[in-house]
Amino acid sequence: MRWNKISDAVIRRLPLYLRVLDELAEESGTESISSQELGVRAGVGPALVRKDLAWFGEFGKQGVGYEIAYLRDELRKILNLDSKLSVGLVGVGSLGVALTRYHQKRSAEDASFNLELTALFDSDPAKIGTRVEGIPVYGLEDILSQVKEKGLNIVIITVPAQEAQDVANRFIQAGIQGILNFAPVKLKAPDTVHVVNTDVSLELQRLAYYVPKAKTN
Amino acid sequence: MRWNKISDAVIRRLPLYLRVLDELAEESGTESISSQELGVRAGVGPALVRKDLAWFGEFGKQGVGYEIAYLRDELRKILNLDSKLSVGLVGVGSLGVALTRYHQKRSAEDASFNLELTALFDSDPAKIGTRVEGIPVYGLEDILSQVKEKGLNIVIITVPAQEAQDVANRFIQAGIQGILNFAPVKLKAPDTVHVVNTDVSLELQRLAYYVPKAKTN
DNA sequence: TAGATTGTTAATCGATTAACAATC
DNA sequence: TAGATTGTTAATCGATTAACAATC
Repeated sequence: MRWNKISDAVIRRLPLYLRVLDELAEESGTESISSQELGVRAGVGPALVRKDLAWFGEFGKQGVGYEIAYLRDELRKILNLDSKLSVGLVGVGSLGVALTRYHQKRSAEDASFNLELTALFDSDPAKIGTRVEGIPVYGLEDILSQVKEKGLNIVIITVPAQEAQDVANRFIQAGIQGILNFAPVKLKAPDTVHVVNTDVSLELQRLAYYVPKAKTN
Repeated sequence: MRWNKISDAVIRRLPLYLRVLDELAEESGTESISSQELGVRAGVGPALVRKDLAWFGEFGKQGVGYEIAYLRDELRKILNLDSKLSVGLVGVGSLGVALTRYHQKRSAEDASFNLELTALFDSDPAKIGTRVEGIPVYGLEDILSQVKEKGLNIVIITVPAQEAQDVANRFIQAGIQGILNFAPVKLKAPDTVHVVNTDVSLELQRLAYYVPKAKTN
């Protein structure tokens, strides 16, 4: 599967469509869905739904819409979610543990989640060698060997800001392909490694703009 | 302060600029910074930096740049971060606790953080009445009274997906102005309430697109 | 067949970048 | 003054929406 350069704006809507289709598959009855209805559920215009999907092929039928089960499978393939991906996590603090739990719960509930958390990492000797939710915790010196051994594709970074670039570098050198970064820093990475940032402080500060306090005159 | 309709694309860069200025204020020496340098540090083009700031006033000096301390203060005012905002959190599970810890640590380290976590909420009777990181946990029936009493402006939602809309409705009815939603659902809210979504699953699935597994032929 | 809805092209809208006169 | 850099306008780029022929 090689589609040359599809905009990130398109890619970030695909998981949204996939979620809607998963929900629809649960609900009995309907076999197919129109771009109109899919758009409403995903919060996107119908024309945009059709255009987004059209980048990857012709999945619909005129006069009918998209077959739910079929489109869902196709979207899974497009997103590389049709077979297991191996995910690591570094920084077994409270956020790291919370994400680990969340992830394990999700995996248990949804057999086709296909993002498998296989290794945790931390620099704290007290944590190394223990398990969290059944997943072993390794030291940072094992990053290289574990990335190879577990075939890690993606790493979730939940270490403090000042350590984030350093651990990122180790994973990049070990050949990781994707980073989900929760540390409040702009990570430097080569173009071959895709970085997605999630920054709670930034989101809260943005929200603050829209929340003018009532002036107490 | 009333600026009619400034794009969200602009607003989401302001906290980024603010962070860079905070870092620069720590580093001794430099008093001012050019749009060029600020742009590099924030990962944004210099023209865009100038244009973003120009929406709110004239903060720079030709030939010199922007005075760091002054621009930082102005950005704080623009983002409503110049005085304390009261934040609540509902869903005291592992993610809720992790965010609470993170928040308290941030508040302790940075006196001008100004986003104060003042109330937690959960439906579990075993949790109600306890404290997490010093912050009291209330039942959902106390949402209305606590929003009033604590003057809550923003609520962070970390409850399971199927409960998210219900608790959101309660806070909306109580008069909350902003919601930071971690539940994997599209919340319905009136235009008067600003909703920001953070969805780890969605981010991971997006990342999966960019991480094609090596084909084992 | 008649009605509905796709895939796609053209039009619109919005956001970023380039350029430069003003000016510190 | 000469050099640097702002604030702002015009040009470009990219993303969304509207429209409609094709067709199920």
